[in-house]
Order: sequence, then C-alpha cells, then structure tokens
Amino acid sequence: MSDTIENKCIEKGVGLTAQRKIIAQVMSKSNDHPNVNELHKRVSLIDPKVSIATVYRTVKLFEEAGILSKHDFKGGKARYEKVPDEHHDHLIDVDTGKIIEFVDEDIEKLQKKVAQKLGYNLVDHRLELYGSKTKK
Amino acid sequence: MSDTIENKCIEKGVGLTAQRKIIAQVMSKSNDHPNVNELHKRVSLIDPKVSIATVYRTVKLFEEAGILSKHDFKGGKARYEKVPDEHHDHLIDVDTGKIIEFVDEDIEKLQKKVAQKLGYNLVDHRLELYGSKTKK
DNA sequence: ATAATTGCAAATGCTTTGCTTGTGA
DNA sequence: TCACAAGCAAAGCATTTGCAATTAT
Repeated sequence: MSDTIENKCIEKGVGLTAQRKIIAQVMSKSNDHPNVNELHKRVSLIDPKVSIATVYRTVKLFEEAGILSKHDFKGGKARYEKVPDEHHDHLIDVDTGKIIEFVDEDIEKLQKKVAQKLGYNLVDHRLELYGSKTKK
Repeated sequence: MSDTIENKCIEKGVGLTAQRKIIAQVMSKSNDHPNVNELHKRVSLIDPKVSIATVYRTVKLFEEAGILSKHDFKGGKARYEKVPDEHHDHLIDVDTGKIIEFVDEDIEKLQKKVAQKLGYNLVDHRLELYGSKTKK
C-alpha cells in the first residue's frame, strides 16, 4: 500500500514504463504540489535522461486517468498532486507560497445549493483562498 | 454616470488616450466577460488601428488601477470585466461557456472563517462553480 | 520640448507535438 | 515484428517587451 500511484496505473490499464514508474514514485512520496519543472528536477535525480517532454506527457496521462490532479493557482505554472482519497481545497500563503489543504463540508454543501438554485448540476468547482499571516 | 470606467480613470489619475478611451467605453457597455482577443475585436469596430498590444497593456493598466478585474477560468484565456460595485463569484456553464454571476454571503463568511482557523487573514479568494443543465 | 504611449514585430515562458529512434510484449 | 513510448527540437499560444515613430501636455 506504499505505492498507490503504481497500483492505480495497473487498475486503470496505464502501461508503466521505466520513466513513468519513476514519475509515479516521485509523486507518490511528494507531499507538496510540484510544478512540472520541479517534478522533472526530482525525477532527474533518479534518472537524468528522462526528458521534460515525457514528464509533461506523463503528468497529463495520469491526470486523464484520474491519478493526478492539476491545479492552476494564480500567477504560476500548473501544479500537480496525487488525487486525494477525500476532496480538499487549498489555501495559499501569499507571502511564502506555502499551500495548505483544507476541507469544509459546509462550503461544499453551499456550493451545490447555489448551483441548484441557478438551475445547474455542479460538475466541478475551484475554491482557493489566498491568505497572509501578516497583511490585513 | 453612464461612463463609470472613464470616471474611474480620472479619479485614479490614469491618462485617457484615444485608444484607452475606446477600450474603456467598450468595457463599460459590455455585460459579459470578454477575453483580450474578443475585446480587441470590439475595439476594432470603432477604430481598427488599435493594436492588440495596446489592448493588453491597457487591460493590465486598468487592472492595476482597480478598474477592471481579470479572471482565469479553467482552460481558457484571461477574461475581463469591470470591477463590480459588490463582489460576486462565477458559475460557468460547462456546456455553453455561459458565465453567471452570483453572490452568497454564507460562503463568503465561511471562507473567512476557514482562513482564520488556519491562522490566516483572507486577502483574496477564487471561487468558481462549473455546472451543467444536462450532465449529472 | 519632453515624457508618455503606440504599433509592430520579435521575444517570452509554459506546454504540446512531429518525427525518428528505441523498447517491450 | 509491431504498436507504443521516449527524446529531441521545433512549433504553438497567450502574453509581454524593445524600439522607433507618434502624440499629448
């Protein structure tokens, strides 16, 4: 159970080549939200011959397979994390860039309610809080 | 009071050149959320010599002056709208691309509360709902 | 005059893709 | 063998920027 991503690949029928395995492992043990460049750096420590194009392709492949999820926070490059067991949203520290995950069931419910009220089924959403410990 | 953007420019000391005036006027009467390309098209109907570079520069200038606000919805180019009198969030119809504005005070309060609980002051946030009338 | 603004085209920066070579079943 | 994947470099796209020409104060 240590290597969830690899297992998911098998489940979803995603062929695991050597480079995909490395990318999977790196993401498995990452507890942050690296961008593609950062991910490529980490992968390169294991095998410096893996190209960044492969990282881009793999990350997209994993996303489409529901293995990774992609975030486009304000003013930056896309970041990835493993798809979590339970949904969460993010608070971004505007001073440090630190990302904190949180869950708030009430907000989730209200979002669904708002969508319904407007005549829609909520199929997706994006909630990001930008916070500071110092600024008002 | 018909031309809020032009007035704001004067208030904020933003020089109003001929091309900026056109861009201001177009945005003033737009009730949707055009992207730069679309905005440029509309501006071109009035003066086809205005370059898209100027539109980009102006839109950024207006944003920094608090006159326009920029949105990066999923999978698209940046869109702009005039800064509204009262804050609102957006629901995007995933089938048609239509954007609906909404306000929900409860969600607003909860967001602030979540940030506080995590030890932060909420300085900004992004809430987007993606909905469909047909898909579950 | 004198500083700011425009237009154009070239440059960015992230991401994707074409194509040839490599590789696994 | 044969379809799929990787590596490289070139291409894409939205956006930004350098610079010379233009305009406003």
